[in-house]
Amino acid sequence: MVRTPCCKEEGIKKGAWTPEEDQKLIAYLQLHGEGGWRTLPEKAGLKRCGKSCRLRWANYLRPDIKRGEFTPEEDDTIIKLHALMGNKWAAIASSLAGRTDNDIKNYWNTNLKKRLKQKGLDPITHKPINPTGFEPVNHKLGSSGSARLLNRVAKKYAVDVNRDLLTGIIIGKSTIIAEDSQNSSDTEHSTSTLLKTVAKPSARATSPGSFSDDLDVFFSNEEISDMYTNVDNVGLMEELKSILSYAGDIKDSPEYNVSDEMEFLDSWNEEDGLDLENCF
DNA sequence: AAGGGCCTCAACCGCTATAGA
DNA sequence: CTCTATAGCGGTTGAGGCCCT
Repeated sequence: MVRTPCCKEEGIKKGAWTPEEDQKLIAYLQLHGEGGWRTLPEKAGLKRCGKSCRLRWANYLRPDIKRGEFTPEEDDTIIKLHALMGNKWAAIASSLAGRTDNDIKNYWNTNLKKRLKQKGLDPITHKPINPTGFEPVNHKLGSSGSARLLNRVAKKYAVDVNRDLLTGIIIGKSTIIAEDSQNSSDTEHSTSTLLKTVAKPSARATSPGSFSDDLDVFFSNEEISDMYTNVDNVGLMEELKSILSYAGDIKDSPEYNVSDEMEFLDSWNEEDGLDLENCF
């Protein structure tokens, strides 16, 4: 595919935006709304490329953008989500109202990464840096392994992952969980109920396998404590691990390596003793 | 006061994903 | 199904401010 250059025209301005340019962009967007970025500069009287306009709006001018220092709660959320997702800045930003992916990325690179290092934690794996100086075992999955595992399981069972609820579970955001549970007809807040809600059957689903139906086979309500009050990502990963063991035929995929996934999950669980809450 | 190094963050670049013709 | 335009993402850059000597 031939990619069209973003700013092929001559005379396109680059660099810092002036207050006048900001005003033109704001005025245009207030009048016409977002979208049509390609043609926006000409219509708005700006000598910028559309991409630059979109970025300026999304990262700086949007009225709902939160300015100022990150709170300790935001720090904590970013660290937890980064441990789960890796450098998925846009996904992390969606859990922090008013913060942009660019903000979070910058904040991570300039502050949080250093803080983790100072605490003796690897900012990529979130594990303690090995004092022997030997490189840790390089798992293929990295820190975003759990998210990829979840996606893989969801794909296998042709379900859409409810990311908001999953995020709620992982960062312990009770409001997200409660909000979602109200949308569920199931009033019993067992782990299997929760996982069923996380993995909503997709309207596009064509696979004969049903993730939701299979869960009852593996999780009895007696065995599973109520995750509503005591949910943690280690528990969630344990359960996904069980599902993965069951879904052995996934390994037929050429890129898939079950032992790598298991090894990763085991290493994840070893982090149980790691208390990120008290790192700062 | 000067200037060199470091830090921050807005902006850019290159790429992928997606929608629609 | 293919192609193109557009949106969005993550990595990187560089201007400007700050701090230290």
